[in-house]
Amino acid sequence: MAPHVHAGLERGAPGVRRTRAARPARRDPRAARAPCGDARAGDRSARVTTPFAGPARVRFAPSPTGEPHVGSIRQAIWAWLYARHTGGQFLVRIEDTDQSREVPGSIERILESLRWLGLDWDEGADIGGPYAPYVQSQRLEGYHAAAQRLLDSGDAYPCFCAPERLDALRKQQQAERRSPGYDGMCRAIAPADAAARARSEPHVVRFKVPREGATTVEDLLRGPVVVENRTLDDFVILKSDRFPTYHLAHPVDDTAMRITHVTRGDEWLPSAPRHALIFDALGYPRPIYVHNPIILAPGGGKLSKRHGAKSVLEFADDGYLPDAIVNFLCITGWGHGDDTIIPRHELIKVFDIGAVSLAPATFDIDKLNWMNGVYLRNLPEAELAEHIAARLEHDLPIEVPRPLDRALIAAFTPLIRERVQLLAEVLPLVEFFYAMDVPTPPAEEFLTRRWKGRAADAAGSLGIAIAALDGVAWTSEALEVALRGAAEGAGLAVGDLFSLIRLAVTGKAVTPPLFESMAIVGAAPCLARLHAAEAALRSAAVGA
RNA sequence: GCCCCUAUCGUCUAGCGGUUAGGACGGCACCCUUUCAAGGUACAAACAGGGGUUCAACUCCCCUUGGGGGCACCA
Repeated sequence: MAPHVHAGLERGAPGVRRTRAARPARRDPRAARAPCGDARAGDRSARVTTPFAGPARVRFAPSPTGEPHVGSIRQAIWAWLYARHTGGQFLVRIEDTDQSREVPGSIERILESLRWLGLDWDEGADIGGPYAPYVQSQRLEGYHAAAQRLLDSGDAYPCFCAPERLDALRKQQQAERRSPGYDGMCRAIAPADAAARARSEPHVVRFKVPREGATTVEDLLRGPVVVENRTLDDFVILKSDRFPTYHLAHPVDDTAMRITHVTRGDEWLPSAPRHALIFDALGYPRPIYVHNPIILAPGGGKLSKRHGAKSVLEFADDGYLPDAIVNFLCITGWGHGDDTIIPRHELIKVFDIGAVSLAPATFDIDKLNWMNGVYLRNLPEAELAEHIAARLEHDLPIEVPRPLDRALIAAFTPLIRERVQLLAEVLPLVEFFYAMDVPTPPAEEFLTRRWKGRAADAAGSLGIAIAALDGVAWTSEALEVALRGAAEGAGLAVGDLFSLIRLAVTGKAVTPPLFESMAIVGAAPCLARLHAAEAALRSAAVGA
């Protein structure tokens, strides 16, 4: 039972547009003892590492029904990585055979998501390629020809059953606790009669599934998956609007496009035998199937808009980095030894589509956030500053003049680089640098911990700090020396004094390092704010 | 109801018949420290249950249970 898994590879792909130099086709020694097609059920040792079998042609084939979310994007990431790993091609095909579900604009959004992630494709809906078009609604003739061949060979038949009858049938089957499925009524119509009626009557075309026997599909990850044919019904391959269903479009297109590995969600596993049957009936070599599990929501269950199933573009808006998303999504559902942070170029080297986990993984937003922080911190400072600038251009109030002062951003970037996980967290950390006027917070905010109920002492301490600042060069080093000295001289814990100053100068209790911040803000505003705070605390002391 | 897939710390995973079951996130404690972070160190935390196979099972097989998915003129 060895489907012609390598046939697609042997055919090669003439004239394929390449966006990068072809990788040398290293011979992987493991390939010799572990050919992909021969894995046995339960014998994982035979496919510990996917053998290097030559350049793979893989595709990302989304339906234009909205923006891609993390689940489908991980699919794209894995496919892309595998294509790059083998020096093969990654293609993007749009599966728009259901006109009613189409959401305008989603194709562009899908491509935009891939571009943002840095997943480049060699052939696709927008750029064409040797097997164009890459949009299924533009490939109808191919499906019609295939359907006709199946009709001619007796592997398919026209079905004239009305939707109402099918609904009633389904209801009855459910009521009788039988498996729902087409009962094969139109199978009995003589081919000549059927063909005649088909010329004038609305109909669908159904595949004639053998009633006996079983169909085995070889899955790269699990080995053979066997399904009894009697559990399959005569499924529709061509709808009454003459559009194909996925069951027909997939074998036709993946054969036409020389796809070597079909990677898809494991919700397709139960119907994989249908596809295998079509490949066989059409005389097409079967591709290598890789069914991988979906990503679950934190509480269990399917990922939804409420639970982490944000679209990729939303992650972009929230200030995540493409590299972090790629790394994170790649390692959810797959692991590489003790490694966690694996940069893209490294992923291309080590990612193994055949070693993916078979149990569904849960989306761990905390880990993603942490990882994004790691990537942010690892960015060269100038690059980080660019990201921050772009973010701030958008986030800062309109009163702040644009374009933003790059020198200022360059000055505070090192102060916040270890304090943000998401770009969205930048604004609250730096907005006081942009405020014309930082109002003194209410006295209670100063009078916490050591200062509780001691407004007069707090005011006095601020007075000491102000005095210590007199004539000091306004650099972070000089400020620190002066203020530490002041604290020591007054017998104060540095933290106690600095917290008052921090709140007075920035209006916040949590800020980037104090002296560097003061140096950036400048002497005049700092002193003004310190005086204002001192005065406020004094009047609070009198009032109390 | 029927069918398919699946099962190691809370989460993502490593493990390929003999291990003190490893790492990461998160948690907790401590260190560093002007706040918050970042960083460092330590700790707690898992083989779902039951049968086999074997000298030996987390690893192989079966069953149960749990989880996921499918049974459309949707993909």
